[in-house]
Amino acid sequence: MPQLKTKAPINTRIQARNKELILEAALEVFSISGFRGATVDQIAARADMSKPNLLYYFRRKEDIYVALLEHTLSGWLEPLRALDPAGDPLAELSRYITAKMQMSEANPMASRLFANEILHGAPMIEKFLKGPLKQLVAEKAEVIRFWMTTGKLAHADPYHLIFAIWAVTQHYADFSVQVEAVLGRRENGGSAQKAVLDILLRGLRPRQP
Amino acid sequence: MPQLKTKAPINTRIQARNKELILEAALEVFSISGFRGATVDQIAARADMSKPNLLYYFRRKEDIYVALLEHTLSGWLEPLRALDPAGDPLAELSRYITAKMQMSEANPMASRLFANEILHGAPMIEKFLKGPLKQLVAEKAEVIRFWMTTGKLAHADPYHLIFAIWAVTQHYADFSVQVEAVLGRRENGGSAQKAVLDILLRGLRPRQP
DNA sequence: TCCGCTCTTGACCATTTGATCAAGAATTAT
DNA sequence: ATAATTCTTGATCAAATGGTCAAGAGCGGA
Repeated sequence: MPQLKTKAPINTRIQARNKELILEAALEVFSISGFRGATVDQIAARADMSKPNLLYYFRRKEDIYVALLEHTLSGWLEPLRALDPAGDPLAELSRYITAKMQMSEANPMASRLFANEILHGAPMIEKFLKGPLKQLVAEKAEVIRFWMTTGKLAHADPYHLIFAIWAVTQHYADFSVQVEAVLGRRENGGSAQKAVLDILLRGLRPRQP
Repeated sequence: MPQLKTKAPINTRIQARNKELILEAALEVFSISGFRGATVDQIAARADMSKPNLLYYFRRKEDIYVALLEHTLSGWLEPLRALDPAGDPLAELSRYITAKMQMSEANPMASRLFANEILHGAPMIEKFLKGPLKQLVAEKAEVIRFWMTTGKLAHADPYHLIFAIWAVTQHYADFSVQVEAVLGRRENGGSAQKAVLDILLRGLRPRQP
């Protein structure tokens, strides 16, 4: 009688390493070409691996894509999650915006991956958008609204404020080609960060402090 | 001796009509699926036309895409072009932002088409970005800077202000799936417009009027 | 060491898809 | 009317691509 092993495959060292290599390669390829535009061969090539070998770890192209999204999603919301109701409102928002700008600069590929997914109707992360994301935003919008009603922040729609922060910060990653074309390829990163903080926050200082 | 006709094909009524039908169908398909994701068959089907017939008007898939981009690009910049140095700064910016918000709502497909193209490195419109777009933005940034130096507008980096306006307004078209998921599918359009105007412009009121 | 399990890959397959072609239908000009 | 031109499409092709398979190489525990 054959021994019954745990059928869920334990992650070998090799598995861990190769899955990581694949996800790394996949991020590069998917963020450049999108899901449809990317090919399994491209990802395999970037991961220094034969196509069948890659498909040994992820049986379908879609599996790589989904794993990659999940692998990246959690970290993406961390800055918003860190918004502290007990902190100073302007300082908290400033920290949030700065963190998002730094993420855009440090990891533009992840930003483009999400942008692509959402632009195409978010077929893979619909659940995430309508669940955890919606809930987190509701929670943080309430925090912002609280700051406003207690006079520590000027009034504005909290939801649309969050959208504006997302839009502006991610713009520098998602549309970097356009930004660089218009600016003429200069831009040290820091100046954008300063300008964005200024534009988004100046109007939020409370009237009678 | 065969008669030498003008080899450049004169646009027949049928040609004009069919090219228009194709571009209309192509906008729907490309804006949903991107260049790589879209198929000629899909476009042909939407245009009620056989694939070879479609390829009689545009010989390659890429030709449809480029024609569509050119067909849509010109109108896209009109609101920015209309920014009037002689007008009231806040009113002008308000009109610009409102116009962009309305374009996002009225024609989200065009917005997504561009977003996709730029996200993927803008291979087809690089020239446009580095030429006409860069020039127009430089011109209008100068107008905004003038308003600021003459005290009619608070100081901020004009380029990044324009980027912020683009980012926020187009966000509602490009990421509508996310916006709707987070808001829970309500949203009448007008409230977003008001909120965006408020968030972007409040900080720009001059200090000592 | 040896046996079983994991890992790797060249060859291959089926489908999708951009593009072509030849032949016929419709339209236009004379 | 009729000849020339434009328009339309079924059939077909070649390349790209997601995915499979069988067979062998490598590794780890007894």
